[in-house]
Amino acid sequence: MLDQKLIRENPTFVKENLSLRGKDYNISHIQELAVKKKEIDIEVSNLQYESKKLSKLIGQEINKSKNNNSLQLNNLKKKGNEYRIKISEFEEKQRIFDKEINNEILSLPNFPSKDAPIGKDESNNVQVKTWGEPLKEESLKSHWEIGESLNLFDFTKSTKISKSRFITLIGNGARLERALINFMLDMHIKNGYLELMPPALVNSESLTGSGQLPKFSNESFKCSNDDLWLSPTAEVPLTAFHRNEIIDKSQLPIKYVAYSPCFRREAGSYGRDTKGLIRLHQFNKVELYWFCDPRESLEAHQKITADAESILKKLNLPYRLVDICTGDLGFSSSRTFDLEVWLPSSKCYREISSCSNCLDFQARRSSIRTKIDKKNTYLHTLNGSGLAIGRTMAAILENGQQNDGSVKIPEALVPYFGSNYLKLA
RNA sequence: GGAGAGGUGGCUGAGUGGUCGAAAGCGAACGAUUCGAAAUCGUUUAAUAGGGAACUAUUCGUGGGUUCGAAUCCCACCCUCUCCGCCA
Repeated sequence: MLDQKLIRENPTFVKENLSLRGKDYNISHIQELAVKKKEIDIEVSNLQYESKKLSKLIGQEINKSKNNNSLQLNNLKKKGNEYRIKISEFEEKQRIFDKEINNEILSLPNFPSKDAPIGKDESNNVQVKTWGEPLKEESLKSHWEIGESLNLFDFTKSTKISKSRFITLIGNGARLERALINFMLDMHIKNGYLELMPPALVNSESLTGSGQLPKFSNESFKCSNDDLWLSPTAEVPLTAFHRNEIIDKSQLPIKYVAYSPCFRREAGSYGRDTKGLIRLHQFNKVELYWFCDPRESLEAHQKITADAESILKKLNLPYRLVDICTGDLGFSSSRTFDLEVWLPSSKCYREISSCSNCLDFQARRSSIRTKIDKKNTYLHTLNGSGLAIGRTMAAILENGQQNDGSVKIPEALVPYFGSNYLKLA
């Protein structure tokens, strides 16, 4: 959430910063509302002051005269009543304005960082570096072909259970998924992260706090009888874990790692990635999350990205690091580094982790602060996948495929998986 | 799901219509004392908005209502705890 005062007092600044995202944002409407609202606030405050003064006077008079029904008193009460009516009229207006302004401000995305490359869309993202040698042989099989031939998962049967874009992992497939989750968690814990296993269902307030609501209600599954949603990413419960808190500076940075299932409606992606493990309604993810001192979030962003990268390196998967351009940034993010893993069958890099610095955007929505020089200050939050499990599995299958149809398991994963090769059982 | 209890400041906890934003205690900060510390004494110590200060308003789970005046009364909702039932 952007600062309301900033919108009110410096709309040009806000508009310019937002327009870096390549879209026009209509700030003037919100700005007008905010200014009007402030006027109303002042008016209400003045009326309340008068009315409060009068009430006190009445109290004193009653104490003094012991007669609470004199003509003078009744006149005072009548005046008080007038105040009340007037105030309630203004308060009604206040409520309407508040609701509208809040809704609009909550729908504005974060400012892009000045360091982010300027651009309109994906095509303007900047490749920062690559790691490893991408396999470029022809006739390499896709992960879904490999997976089905090794009987690791079944898509058609899963359609029966739920619908398309759901998967059931079978035997070694399930085992590999588990191995990856444990491997990643252990790595990150060793790196100083505290593991959290949060609820998979989250309420509206939590989704608003991290930025999914009110604008993207379409992208999450909602439970019909409760104010609960299936969490689209552990980022949501992790942010909400500290909502409405003032965290002591000595505790920062707080670094969490959480495994969670993630649920996404993927509305509007019909026909895209219909095959394989790339785009599912439900997938597993190990998420990294930092709460940090606002003065340290730039470094933290480098670190969290490096922590996510370390997994890819350990698994020996070729990848590249991409600096996301202003037009392609997620709603809450000011700067994002994507890690993209090489998928030989499609001969391209695919996103496997997204590491974002949200600055105080989520902290303001969620009211998470720390004291700096005795002043309460919104802290900064960062998140990064470390990594998406399904996509990692896809990458392992494709990059580790052997001529005999088996798949070589990355060395670091062998203790977790229990075998060097993935073969037909 | 049934029955009951309860939600007050960083924490514990008092407060049932009038200087109550709220006693007391704990914790914390600062000062005195000390070579230093503990103990002791003193002072300070909620948040948000109004550009700092002064000052003002709001906030005692949330939203309404009654009243000149609500932490306190009324209504609705949410949450927590205990007991019973059911359940992995």
